[in-house]
Amino acid sequence: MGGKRVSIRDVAARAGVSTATVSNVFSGRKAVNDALRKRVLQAGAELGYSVDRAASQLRSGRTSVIAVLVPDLTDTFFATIVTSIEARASMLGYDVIVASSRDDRATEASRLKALLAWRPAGIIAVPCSNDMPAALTDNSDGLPVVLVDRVARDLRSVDSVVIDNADAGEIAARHLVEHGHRHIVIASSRNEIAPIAERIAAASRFIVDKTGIEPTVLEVGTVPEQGAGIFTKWLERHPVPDAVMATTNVTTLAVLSAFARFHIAVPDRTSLVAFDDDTWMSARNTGLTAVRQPVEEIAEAAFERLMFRMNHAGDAKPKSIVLGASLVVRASVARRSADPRGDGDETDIEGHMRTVEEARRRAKNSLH
Amino acid sequence: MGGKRVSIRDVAARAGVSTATVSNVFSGRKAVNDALRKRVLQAGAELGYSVDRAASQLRSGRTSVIAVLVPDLTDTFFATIVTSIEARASMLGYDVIVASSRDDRATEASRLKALLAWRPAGIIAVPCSNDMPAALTDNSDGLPVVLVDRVARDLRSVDSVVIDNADAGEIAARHLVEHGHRHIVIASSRNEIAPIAERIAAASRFIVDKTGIEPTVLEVGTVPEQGAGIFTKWLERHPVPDAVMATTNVTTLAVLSAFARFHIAVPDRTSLVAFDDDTWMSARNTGLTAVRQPVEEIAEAAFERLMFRMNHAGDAKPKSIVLGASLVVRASVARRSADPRGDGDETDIEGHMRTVEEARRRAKNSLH
DNA sequence: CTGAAAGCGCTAACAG
DNA sequence: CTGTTAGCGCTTTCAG
Repeated sequence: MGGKRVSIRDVAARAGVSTATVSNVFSGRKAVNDALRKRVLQAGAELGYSVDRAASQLRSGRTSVIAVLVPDLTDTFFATIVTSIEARASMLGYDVIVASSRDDRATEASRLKALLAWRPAGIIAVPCSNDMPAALTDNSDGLPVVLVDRVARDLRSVDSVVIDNADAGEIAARHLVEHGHRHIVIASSRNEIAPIAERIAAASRFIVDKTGIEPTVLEVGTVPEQGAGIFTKWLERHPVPDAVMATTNVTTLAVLSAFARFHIAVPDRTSLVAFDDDTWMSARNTGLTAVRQPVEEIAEAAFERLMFRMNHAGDAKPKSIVLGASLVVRASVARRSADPRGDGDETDIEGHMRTVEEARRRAKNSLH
Repeated sequence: MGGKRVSIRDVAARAGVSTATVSNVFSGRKAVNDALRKRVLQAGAELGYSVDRAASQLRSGRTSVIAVLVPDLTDTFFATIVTSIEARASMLGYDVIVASSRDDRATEASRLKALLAWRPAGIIAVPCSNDMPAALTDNSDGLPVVLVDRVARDLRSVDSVVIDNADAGEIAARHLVEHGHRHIVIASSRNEIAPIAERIAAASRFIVDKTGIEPTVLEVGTVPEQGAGIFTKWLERHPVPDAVMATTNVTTLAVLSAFARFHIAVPDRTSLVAFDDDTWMSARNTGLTAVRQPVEEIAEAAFERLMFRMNHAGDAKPKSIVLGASLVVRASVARRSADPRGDGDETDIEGHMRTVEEARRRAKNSLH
């Protein structure tokens, strides 16, 4: 039940030295005679002293906080990034303060203000929209900022780390098309999110080019359960597509949940390209073929870039680091023989309709 | 490229008031004339002022940091808890600083020291071992502490939030036994972790009581990939059990991954009770029957208790809050007809051996 | 209700 | 190499 906190003065008194010496011992910024050093350390240990970071930061102006803002810590993609940053930061003596914007701009703004109030040494943020969060736009005091993932292509005013989203989309689309799939649904989280938009655009372009058939883009949001509901509803009214392409790990989950409700078998009944390479995706009898983002590398790049910024204030132009995605081929995409009904032709509407009916029937049988 | 940070003095000057008034306006601790208030707010906005939390904390002694320590942010169970705490904390004006111990006691100690250096208002920790982390044992200055999850049954010296692990274990065991399963493998993460030990003990006791057959307890660790490897190895040398009972979400993943490698079908070939109720567990054609921990409630209870502690320093005895777990029945446990070979009898070793051979054969066929 | 002044715990600058 | 002293930005008496 606490006596007063022990301060640098207590240690100084006990060791019979000045506070400055104690400070030097603990910060290591100035050499201290070894005998004294030991005495100070000893005294510190006996009293259970540890330097107060708030005070230290206030006085020195040097700060040891790195702020991290993500839309949702529960999403493994973001959680992995945060974990990685925290590990790297702590190794260099920084502490990480996290905040989640819950994918909401207002929350984001307010959390960001709170983070900034700690005068962090730098901030790594996954914005919930594509723009620079407002609180960061007027970055008049040169706070090092690195944006990750949700960054519009043309936003070149800050350092950023993204993946080649167009390529990621195309990789998935190509795999599907090459396996003979024609009627493809792209499961989007929210179309206005830049990386999602880019994945979709590239995939659509590729699919239309090769097959002449426009894929269906369905927004299912960023919450798995809701997404499952939305996709389920869609499946009730539409034929089961040849294949589905997910654009995030959450959309993957949503799609799979909906499939489960109708007992739609992957890849027998329909194929799926997942997004992100979460552990659970391979812990199944038919492992999920997935577009893999190099999460660890993303975190590393973001952290490195932040460090760079912290050491080279305003010089150096903002840099947009783009990492590659890759396809992990497993078993969720089947080869589909060319459709004899003639791809992209209006006449195939009949085939479509037939499947619609079938889907309806199945829906009725399966749901409750 | 930053001019000096704007301080309370700048705002005071601009508004033509004293710094004390500005402080009162921003902290809201003392009423300020409305006209003045507006002027101050205005000036603050124009200058982009925000109070420096480090300075504020230093002077006032009041602190707005809540420290959170978990073994691994990547584990959805912990990530969910952190998310929930962060949301609640931020609503009350607290900021969360997180650290991950990477399941290592040395790391834990050092991260804890770093957290404590911020003089947090309180700390919520999931220890990596069962004991009170050393840095917290000598809690002479009455820092509010709430321990979560990895807390030994008899550790009554601190507030803690756990689930009824014995019950959780028994629930799973009963479900399996009632469905006619006899040869059961319990997938442990690490046996020395208190909650795991309790789950296993209760499950084993129940299984032995009812069937006379001792379950096999297999430690697979806390990393999914490694766990998969370990369980895979085990499967190569042993018959496929009637059922597997997982004790964490990671062990669930490990088991499933190993099953996938051998194409062991759940529940046709063997049954599985999963642990934790992650989204992916239901996003499958055969949804996983799972023991569900009330994660959200755990986080809430921990946070509430921390708040309580923060407001009632040393009074009130430490409390151990125990929440219940429940079984979510889905489709991964099949009914197995009673074994005609006689349960628990030595003679059933023959049947066993036969299966070993079969497993070996399958393993050879499936691997690479 | 507002202002002046002191000082939280620490580190920077400078003197010794 | 060590000590003295001032003061980071803020909040808090305490006068007015």
